[in-house]
Amino acid sequence: MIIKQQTDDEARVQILKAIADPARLQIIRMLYAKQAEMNCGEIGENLDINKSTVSYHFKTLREAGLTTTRKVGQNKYVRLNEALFETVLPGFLATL
Amino acid sequence: MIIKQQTDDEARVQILKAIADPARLQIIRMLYAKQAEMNCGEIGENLDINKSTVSYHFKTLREAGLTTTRKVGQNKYVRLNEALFETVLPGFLATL
DNA sequence: TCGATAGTTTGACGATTATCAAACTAATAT
DNA sequence: ATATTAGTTTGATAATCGTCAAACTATCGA
Repeated sequence: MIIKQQTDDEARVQILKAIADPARLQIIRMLYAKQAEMNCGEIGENLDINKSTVSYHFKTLREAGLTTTRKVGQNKYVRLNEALFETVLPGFLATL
Repeated sequence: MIIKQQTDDEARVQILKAIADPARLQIIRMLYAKQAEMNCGEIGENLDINKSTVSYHFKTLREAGLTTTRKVGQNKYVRLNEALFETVLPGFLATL
């Protein structure tokens, strides 16, 4: 029981850490506002940061389970995992 | 407008960072489960960490606005600011 | 007044984080 | 084939974070 809670918290903390960053919050906001998948470059342009930094943020979000990725040719499309948001942070997306 | 959003995000990130830590998540859970204020020592005991570390976590939560504090003699009682939780992370407390 | 108690602050330390440039991989287009 | 494009990985670096012990502050009780 305690073990399970610990485990849950590990995942929860990973998710919260992934969200607790200005750049990633922007990315999430963008994806949510558009209600569609966007490719990496498209998002990177709007943030005006190095593409390797964008890639790093994407990895952080993906590893926390907050996004999923679909590869088409040399592009990669990122989509929000709204279900996970609703489970861990119900209503949060709507406040952005 | 953009400025305001930036400002809001600063506060939001501070709040999310404050929550994104296992020890502080435990503290929050404890306070929420008890539905009452607890003093620092009482919380510290259950976490089994150094009292200066507990103090540090309290400061982090307080500075994010997530708790309020009331001093009575040499004790200090901590209470959750549930209203702020509801605003920034609606429903989150109930998932703990 | 003096010792005990509750909590804070400071200084140190190792660990993690955000960022960038450069090198790399994989797919595309000419 | 070769050059271009999209994204990742790999150092490197500076900044932030979590933890502890020790010194400190403030209050209480004897």
